[in-house]
Amino acid sequence: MGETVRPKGLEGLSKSYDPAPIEDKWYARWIEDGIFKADAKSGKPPFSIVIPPPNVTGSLHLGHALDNTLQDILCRAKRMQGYNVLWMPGTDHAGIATQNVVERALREEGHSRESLGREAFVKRVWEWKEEYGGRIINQLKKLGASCDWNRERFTMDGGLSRAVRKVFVELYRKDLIYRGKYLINWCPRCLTALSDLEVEHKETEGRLYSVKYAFADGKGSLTVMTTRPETIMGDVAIAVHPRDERNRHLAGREVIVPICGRVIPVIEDNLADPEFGTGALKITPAHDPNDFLVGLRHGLEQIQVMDDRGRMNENGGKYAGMERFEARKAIVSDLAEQGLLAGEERHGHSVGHCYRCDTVIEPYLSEQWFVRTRPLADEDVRAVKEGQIRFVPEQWAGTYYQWMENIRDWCVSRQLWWGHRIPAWYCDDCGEVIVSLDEPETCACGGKLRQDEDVLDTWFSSALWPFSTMGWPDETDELAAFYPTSVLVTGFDIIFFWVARMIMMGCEFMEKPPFRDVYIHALVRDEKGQKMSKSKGNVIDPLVTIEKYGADALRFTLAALTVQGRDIFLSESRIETYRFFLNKLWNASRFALMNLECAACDAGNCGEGALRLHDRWIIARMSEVTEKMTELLDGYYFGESAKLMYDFVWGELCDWYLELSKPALRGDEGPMRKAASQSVIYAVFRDVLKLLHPIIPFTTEELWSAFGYGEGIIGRAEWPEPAALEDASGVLSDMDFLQALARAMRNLRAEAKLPPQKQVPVMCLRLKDVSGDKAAVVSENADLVSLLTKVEKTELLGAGEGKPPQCLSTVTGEWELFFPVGELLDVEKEIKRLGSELEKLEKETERTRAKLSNANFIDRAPAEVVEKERAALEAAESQKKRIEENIASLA
RNA sequence: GGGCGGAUAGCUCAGUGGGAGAGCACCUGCCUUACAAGCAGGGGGUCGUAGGUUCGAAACCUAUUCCGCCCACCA
Repeated sequence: MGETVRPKGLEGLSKSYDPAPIEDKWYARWIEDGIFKADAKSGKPPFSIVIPPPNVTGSLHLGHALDNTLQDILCRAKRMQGYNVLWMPGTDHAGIATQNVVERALREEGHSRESLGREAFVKRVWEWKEEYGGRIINQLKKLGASCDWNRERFTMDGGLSRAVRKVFVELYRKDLIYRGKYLINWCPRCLTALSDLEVEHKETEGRLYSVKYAFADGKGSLTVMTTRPETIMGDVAIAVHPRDERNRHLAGREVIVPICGRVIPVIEDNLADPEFGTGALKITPAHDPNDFLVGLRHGLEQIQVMDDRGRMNENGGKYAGMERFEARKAIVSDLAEQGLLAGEERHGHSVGHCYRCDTVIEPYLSEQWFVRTRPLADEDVRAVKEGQIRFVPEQWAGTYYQWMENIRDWCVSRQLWWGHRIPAWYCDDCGEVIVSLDEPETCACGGKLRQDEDVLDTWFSSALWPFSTMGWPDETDELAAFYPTSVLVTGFDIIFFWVARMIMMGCEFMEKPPFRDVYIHALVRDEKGQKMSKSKGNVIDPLVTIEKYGADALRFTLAALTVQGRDIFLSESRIETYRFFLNKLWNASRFALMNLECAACDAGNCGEGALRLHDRWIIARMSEVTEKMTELLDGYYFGESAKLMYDFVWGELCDWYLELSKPALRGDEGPMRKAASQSVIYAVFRDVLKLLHPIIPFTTEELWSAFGYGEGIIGRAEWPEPAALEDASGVLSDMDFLQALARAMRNLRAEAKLPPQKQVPVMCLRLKDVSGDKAAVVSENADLVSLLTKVEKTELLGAGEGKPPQCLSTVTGEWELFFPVGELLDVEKEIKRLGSELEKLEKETERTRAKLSNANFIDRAPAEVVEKERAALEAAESQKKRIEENIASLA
């Protein structure tokens, strides 16, 4: 305090809140000011976040909007709190997604990726990226994201690509990456391998066919059940369980595979469930993950019957060339014709689909690269359990453990052209495999080398994001200053894809987990709780929303609806509701500015003595709110923090304080009081704007500038500190009393059906403790009570002084209020009203009495609770008595 | 099959041991010169069900029903 300021005033502030003209202006200003820039050499404490890089093909959806709003709130708050903040932005090259987008464009031009050739295709994708890849970045800016854009990264940047190769090579050297021919998930449309996570399992109605396999010795047949008869020509054995009394004796015999006529053995294996069907299971190692393992256990042949496009291959006999589901139909019909189909029933089961194109996944035998995850996983789980990483809300740690403890090797090679090419070279002459950071020229044997055609899973490079973006493997200032990052903010849907793998790579290569906290937020759904999707037509486009309501309205809504552990159900009407709040803040500010305009708000003009109860009260509340707000943001309680500010600004600052300060601002209380009110308003709005700035940066910046606070832009202002106030609790309780009194008076007026503006000459108040402080509160603030209630005079009744006749009345434990209404009094109605209050009290005292007569309660409950109950009972009893008296006096 | 979350006012949700709250919606009255995107007042809930712990349970424990989600090698 003590400074002199001249608010810029109302100029340019529209009569109601209109975000459009504000947002672009201020965003440009922030960039110009360089406020988002992190400084790796700063002496301030660091706070860092790496953005979950959106797909370069992406367009901002509500999930991004939520994720980035929350990150922005944290970053902006921390900046004001004096931290050196790095919010690292960037995009992900999104292998399959991006390749698909460009291939689609090519197809429209009558080309294909094959017709272009690899090099030209990749060039084409880069061109696409240059042209359209910045779209989502611009959309993030619209939202107000305060990333350090000078540092924008892309997972296929040179530096990041070098990090990818380095990690691959080192993992290979540590034998944590290997290559082998396994049964992997294959998308016959994308023509690539997928990791287990990239397969979406959907419950599908299929058919379960019973097929007869004749014994080779001609003596009878064996019935086997299958959902995939098209793989029958890949059968290499029939398995029965070794302890299956029904079938055990069959082991060692041979059966003839229908259609193709091959003879295969009946073997014993635990996989066969004696309870399922006939207990006999066909083994097709090249087309089923379980059968694959059985095949390995028993040294069985692997017969592939399909090609990479899901068509029957040369092993498919007469079905060769046929698409897999066509082949299924044809084979079933042929089996039926040959009398080998013993049955067919509906069968619900789970079928894997490609997470990118929704094609049914085919288990496919092929040569791929894998990361050996087990050795990495154990260490990571320990790190989390030791508390090096904290999941918020905690329950997600359980989800993480569950997956990590059952983790399987990660297939990282993809048969795509867009991505980080695997740094492995093969010598066709000697068979040597060279894995190296840089391209080797020739093989040691002198033979020519050929690089692996495949690229790495996109998630392989994003797993390195927290340190690759900071210049690793070089030892940079950024890494020293900002790694490990402070918090990762993301949705639960990518805990396995991304979070777990970042932890893996961070622990392995940086020897420290990549973040201290992981804040997992909810999914944004529509108002009915359904996932938003284009096909359902229930998508809310954040960009349209921003256009219509402003980024701040969207941000405030998302923050307000973010409660830990619950999904967000969003609808347009909710955004409207919160926009009303912005309008309220806007108008309250206009009101404040009207009254500050051209006034010197020199706090020196008003000594402590010029402050009245409501001034002290709002200062005390502001201080409490400041403390609470800081605490809530630190704990990631976004919804609670938004609500706190909403309630304070609307329910306390506007509804009470501004109303109460009107007379002083008009000058009715003299120049000292006017100056005092101005300086309080000025100070309170300063803190309110600061506290709200992380959530609604644009609006607060605009208002900050209008108020003319002297600290430059608000983003550079210092986070407020709670102020110590003498006798804050006395102030709060006095104000509580005043508010309760005002509400009671308004209630009685409403009861008497008086128009709100009609002046009432008098109400009488009888305090229980006549000589107490509250009497002084009433007399000192008589003008305010009158302002709030339009009751000209509040007459204090002395001890033993009788109330006037023909009154409406309200009785509390501490006081009685009488409203003399004369002839207007509807005696019967009033008696009825008081009677029902009496009834309510009766019930309450009943309960309290019962409690107090319970010896156990007296013995075991804490003394202060017992005391509280006693006091409550006493108060209620006297309240009852007084209501009874009032009723009696009416009758 | 394993795991997680939810069930509180018409709707959306707060509320982690001391007799249930908010916003929206609804009803009544007000254009009170910051704001009708507003102001004031009001009605509305045996906190999913059943047990248990406790002096005391919406909250803690057990079981159960329903809804949602995740994981898993369901022929």
